Amino acid sequence: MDATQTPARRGRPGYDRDQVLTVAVQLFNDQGYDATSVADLAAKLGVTKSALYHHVDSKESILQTALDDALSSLEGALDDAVHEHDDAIGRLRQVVRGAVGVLAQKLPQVTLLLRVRGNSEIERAALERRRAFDHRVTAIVRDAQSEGALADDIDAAVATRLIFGMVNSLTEWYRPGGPVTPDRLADDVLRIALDGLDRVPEGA
Amino acid sequence: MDATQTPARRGRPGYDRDQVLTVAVQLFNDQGYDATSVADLAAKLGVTKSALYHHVDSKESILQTALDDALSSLEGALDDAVHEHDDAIGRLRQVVRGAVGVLAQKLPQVTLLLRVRGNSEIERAALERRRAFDHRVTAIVRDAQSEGALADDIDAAVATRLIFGMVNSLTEWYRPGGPVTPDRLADDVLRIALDGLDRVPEGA
DNA sequence: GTCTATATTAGGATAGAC
DNA sequence: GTCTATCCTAATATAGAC
Repeated sequence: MDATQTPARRGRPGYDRDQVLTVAVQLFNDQGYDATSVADLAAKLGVTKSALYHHVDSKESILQTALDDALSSLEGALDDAVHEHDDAIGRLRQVVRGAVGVLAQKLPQVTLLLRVRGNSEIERAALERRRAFDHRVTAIVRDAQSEGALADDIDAAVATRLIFGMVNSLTEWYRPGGPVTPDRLADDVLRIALDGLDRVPEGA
Repeated sequence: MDATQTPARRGRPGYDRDQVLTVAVQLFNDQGYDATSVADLAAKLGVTKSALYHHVDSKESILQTALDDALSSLEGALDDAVHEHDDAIGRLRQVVRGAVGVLAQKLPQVTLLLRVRGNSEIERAALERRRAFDHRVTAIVRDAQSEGALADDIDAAVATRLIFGMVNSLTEWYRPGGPVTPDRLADDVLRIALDGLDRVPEGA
């Protein structure tokens, strides 16, 4: 699962499947999936197209693998949040933390997932899983409103989408190894979503 | 600028440039710019590829036009906000309202803009203008923190990105004519960003 | 404003040798 | 695990008639 760190290239490259997948997903994110040709990927790896097809069945199978990875991780984080907390507000906090964590840990795969538009059966299936995830989170937000823990003058679906709008936008600029840690980011998202930025909370 | 409403197709379609651009940008958003071929666009319009090239110079010139439209509108909204308010917090509120308004009014063009990855000179120029916009807004957020109107325990750049993460995520689900109005959306974004969702503000 | 026909290049993918 | 050579399709774009 960690391929970039072990190139071990002497003379001929000599890649394994994971290395190919890692570079492919990076390239898909840099240029867009559709704008990236198999020739581009081969060039980036320094091998021919034929060599690539020794490792993967098709361009789409690379996409499939990455999307499954991202979705399974996000679904797992949601499951964990539900199991670890009995109150909806606790579950919401935890699912935001979990999603930010997954996003940080599997940034390339999640980035790819968030850009899928439904151009193939594989993409449509991924969108369907995303929708199911969103619905489960929306239900948690609605529960938190019923509990009295969250303001209910904003529609639960709208609130959920705006909160995850913040979370998902992290793929646009968060880079691992940068100055901001994932934990701090999750704190900031929850801080804005729950407390807001107006003044300092302990001020006055 | 409003083409979809006047098809007036009798026998042969008979399109003008604006109609072609409108349909093109819609299709680019549905399928992705790179995944959309000129043949797809021609099929959608019910004409041949050659007929299309009578209206536009190239596929990229369509993109160029749409991106310019979106960027000019956003920059205009920012200029307006700065001119209409002297305090940074007022400017921030207004630029969020303005950006949501532009997003709602020019949803296709803004959606296209937000998906650009820098695959060509045109795309890179658009990204550069976006960055300049972001920097100007970040400066406003920083000023609002200095004014004491905004909490300063979150980095201004991070706060700006998260707020605009919410705003920009509207392209993923907001559709004109739906149940939620743009004004209400801007209120919700500002409400979350400034006051937060924790409890009801006037509660207890 | 649209058509048929076509030039040209790039795309995904395979066969079979090393 | 990689190579050369190749197939076939689809891509952007143009020429010139109606």
